[in-house]
Amino acid sequence: MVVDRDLLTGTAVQTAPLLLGALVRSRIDGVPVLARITEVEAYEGERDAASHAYRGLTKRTAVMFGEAGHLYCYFVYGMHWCANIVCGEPDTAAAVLLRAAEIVEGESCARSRGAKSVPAAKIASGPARLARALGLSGADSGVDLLDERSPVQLVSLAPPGPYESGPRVGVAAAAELSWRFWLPGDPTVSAYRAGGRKRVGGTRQTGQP
DNA sequence: TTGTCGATTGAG
DNA sequence: TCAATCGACAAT
Repeated sequence: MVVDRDLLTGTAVQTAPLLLGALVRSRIDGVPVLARITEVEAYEGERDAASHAYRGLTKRTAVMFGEAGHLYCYFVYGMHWCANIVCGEPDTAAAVLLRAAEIVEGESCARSRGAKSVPAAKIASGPARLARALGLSGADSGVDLLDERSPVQLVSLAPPGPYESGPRVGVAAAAELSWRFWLPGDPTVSAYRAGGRKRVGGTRQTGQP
């Protein structure tokens, strides 16, 4: 095991910036794709109104209540998969959403999964595109990213470096929290979009951060 | 069992 | 700006 699991047992907010620059490798169709994480978001489990784990343990969120270092994949909007790395102590349900990455190796394979004519920086820019580029889906939810035999692995962490933070993207609940972290100036970092639908005090919230 | 809604994306 | 599209979960 290359990455020490103990490094992932802090809160999601503590762990999220540690994952910036980390390398994730998948071998979903036999072809390796290596990605360097450039943008993440922290979700703190039962105490975070924006977390899937906010309403407690369910069949879908069970992985998040387990051991740190496992992969949590979920299906949204009827068509997209998104990938998280579970962190924190067991039962805290903390997790870090992988929002963007740079494809370091296996670009042609990543492109073949549906990003055929976009700039290289866009292949894994956005959580659903990142999961798609790595070939991740519900079939991979729960795998141990720190096990060398897994089809998806957290290969290494990067030395701590500068990062920026701001509000989470597309999140309506707890929108004031700056729990999104990214590498400054990286071209793969996704665009900000305010969360929709929910309101505070009956007034629509404007979109600028 | 039914209805609502989403940690998004890509097209118009 | 909006449709696509379906599983999870809350409300019947």
